[in-house]
Amino acid sequence: MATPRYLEIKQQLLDEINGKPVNSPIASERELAIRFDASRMTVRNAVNELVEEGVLYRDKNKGTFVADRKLIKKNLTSELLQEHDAMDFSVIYFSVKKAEEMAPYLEIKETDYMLRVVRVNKINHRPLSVEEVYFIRSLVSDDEINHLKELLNLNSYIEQGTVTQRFHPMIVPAQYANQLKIKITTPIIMAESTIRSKNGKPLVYIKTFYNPFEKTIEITS
Amino acid sequence: MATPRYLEIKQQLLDEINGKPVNSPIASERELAIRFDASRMTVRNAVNELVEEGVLYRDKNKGTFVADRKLIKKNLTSELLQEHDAMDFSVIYFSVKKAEEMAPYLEIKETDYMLRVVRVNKINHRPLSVEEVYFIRSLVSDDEINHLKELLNLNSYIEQGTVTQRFHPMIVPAQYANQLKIKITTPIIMAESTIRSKNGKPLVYIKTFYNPFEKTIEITS
DNA sequence: CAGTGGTCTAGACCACGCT
DNA sequence: GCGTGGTCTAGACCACTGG
Repeated sequence: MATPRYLEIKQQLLDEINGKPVNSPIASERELAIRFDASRMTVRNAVNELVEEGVLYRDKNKGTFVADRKLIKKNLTSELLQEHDAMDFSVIYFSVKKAEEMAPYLEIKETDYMLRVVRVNKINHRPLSVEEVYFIRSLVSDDEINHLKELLNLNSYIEQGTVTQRFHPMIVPAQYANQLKIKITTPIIMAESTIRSKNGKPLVYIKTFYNPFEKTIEITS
Repeated sequence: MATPRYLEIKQQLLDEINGKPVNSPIASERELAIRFDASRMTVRNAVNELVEEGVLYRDKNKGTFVADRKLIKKNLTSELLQEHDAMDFSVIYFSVKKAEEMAPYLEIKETDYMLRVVRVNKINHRPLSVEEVYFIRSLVSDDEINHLKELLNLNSYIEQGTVTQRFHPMIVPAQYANQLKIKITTPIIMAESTIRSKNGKPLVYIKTFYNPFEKTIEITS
């Protein structure tokens, strides 16, 4: 069982959906089961995931239909990821220091060490956001510190954890106005994000200062 | 089949989870199947929903565990709902008029009519937010207009639709600073929300101006 | 009436973790 | 080797829709 059958079916459906107009029906679960030579429950598992993701929707006693692209679910987690291939970042600051006032966010002692990285995220050389990323020093190997670029690709943390985000309005901090290339009186949104492992322990804490002219925060659920 | 078996099991599990410490294991799917005299797939369906909601998490080859309450998923949709029993609102403006500049948001013609309601949401008499709610006139019956309180409880729309929200930083509009009881220079977050039916048609469009001192926008996913 | 999704059963084999 | 969740089968009945 290299890749499960239902994931193959899901991918196949996804490919076919791309050529279909919005609100058009897909084949019934029984038909799909015959076509893919699988049991109905296996097909259903594939369809369930697509419904869950907002790619399809079901109408009871009627059928399953292609959803509008506008309705595909977006959780904000993706903001943290490099969703655009064109996105890039440069690290402008980096240090290992005692947690002190950040200790409560990482749920460690004030005297424990953390890794603090400040970066500017860019797309086509335009600044999207300034991000302060805080890691727990003891969870990061020396080797990882020497490969910051990969460490700051937070996917591995996000995939196996849960992300909580809080949004705060503010005037752009003076030291970041320049980085974001906006006026010092500009109102912005700052997002506080905590990535936690499944057992609830914080792994990473992030403050993101968004450039409102380059990035709109959007979620669909 | 009054209520499906798996929903009964889900509720029973939910009740039991309330008495359990975070990260403690629940019984295995096979044990639960015996206990509830149901097939494993039925039990699994119940557990799946709880995992999906973030109440439980699974560790492959190990078991299923009680998740941290912090990790229970929150989509922002709930901001629009009256999640707190103590929450209340007063309508401060209400009219039926041509859509004009709002037409694109509701995807109707500029000369079509809409229902515009402005309300202040409060909790313990403190102003949480000012909300402009726009309905498509032709989708609202005369009877519903006479029962604004119920119409503005948007649950029925949200349950059967999809919600997209965009967040914008700004200085509080002068006319709302007073309603929110904040200074006229305060940076706030304004959320634009569109509720769409499954076929993608807009049903309701909402602009929410949040009082940053009373309400923090938070999501967990 | 035929067809749909929603629910349910009673089995099965797999990969993997732990002891 | 045993127990776990992950996947899968080949059926079944239900409530509901639409022709």
